[in-house]
Amino acid sequence: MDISEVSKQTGIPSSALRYYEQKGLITSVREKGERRRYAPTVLDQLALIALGQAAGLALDEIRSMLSPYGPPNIDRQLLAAKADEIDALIKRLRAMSSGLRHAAACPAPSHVECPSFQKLLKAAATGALEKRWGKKICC
Amino acid sequence: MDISEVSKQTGIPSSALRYYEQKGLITSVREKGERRRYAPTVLDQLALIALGQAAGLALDEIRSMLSPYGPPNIDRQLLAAKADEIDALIKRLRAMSSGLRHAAACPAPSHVECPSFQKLLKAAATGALEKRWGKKICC
DNA sequence: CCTTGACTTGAAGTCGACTTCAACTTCTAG
DNA sequence: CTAGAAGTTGAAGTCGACTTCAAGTCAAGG
Repeated sequence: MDISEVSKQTGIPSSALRYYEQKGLITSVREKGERRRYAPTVLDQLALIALGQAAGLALDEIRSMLSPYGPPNIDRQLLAAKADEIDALIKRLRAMSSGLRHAAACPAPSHVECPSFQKLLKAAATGALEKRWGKKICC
Repeated sequence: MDISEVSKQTGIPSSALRYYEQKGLITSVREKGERRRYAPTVLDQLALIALGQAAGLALDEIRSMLSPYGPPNIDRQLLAAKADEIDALIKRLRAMSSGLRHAAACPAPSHVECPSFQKLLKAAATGALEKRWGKKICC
């Protein structure tokens, strides 16, 4: 497959594909000429990359899971750790959501007077959300 | 209060405080000389900023909620919308977490052979997570 | 043969929320 | 009075994941 084919099938722009290759996440061959050709397995790898990104992994972390050839060697510990991170994030997000929802519905003339809102404020101020909620997951 | 006082009380570095002021999120006065002095209400405003950030609002969005003086005028619609966004995110995250957890525990020799993992891959590949989960919330 | 469109490269730009820097001014304690 | 700590400014740097650009190469169709 050539780059545009892969791009079409995955929806990933060719610029991103080149970037992934440059970063060592995928590989290509140059059969004739200087144009890239991809093995069909690249699609699986790209799916794995998408998954890793969705899980909040950085590209560098994902690379370590993609062995050059053969099946990916997945770091189960890392996955479990990421799952824990995500769960923690979910917990905080649930609090945020209900807090926001209350604030949106709160009939108090000014939110400064609303106890729930005060609580929310305090939670946010207290760094209950750590440093902008973790920074590792997300972004 | 001077800038270092505010910084100490909130944990927000003075550089960030100047940045917020430059962005129009907070205000200060220069009583004598050119040094900033902050009214105590700035603490509330900073708490609100922290809250907004935790909710995934951009600083520019937060600014519109902080009226120059007096109580903040909160956009209830925006809050509700953000809560919806967060709920959607939570939904996706829950799927990710359980998927990851399964993948971490999965006894299959290679994840390529594990149906759950395949499902995860497909979900990630299908853009079920939109463009890197929304981009508005988070970051 | 020649045009056109797809591909190649390395380098530079983007986004948001800050941080860091250099150069300077000002406040405070001794 | 003076040293040094703390404050001021605008400009530039940072991070990650890309995108965009300029300039050049190449392959297929007419």
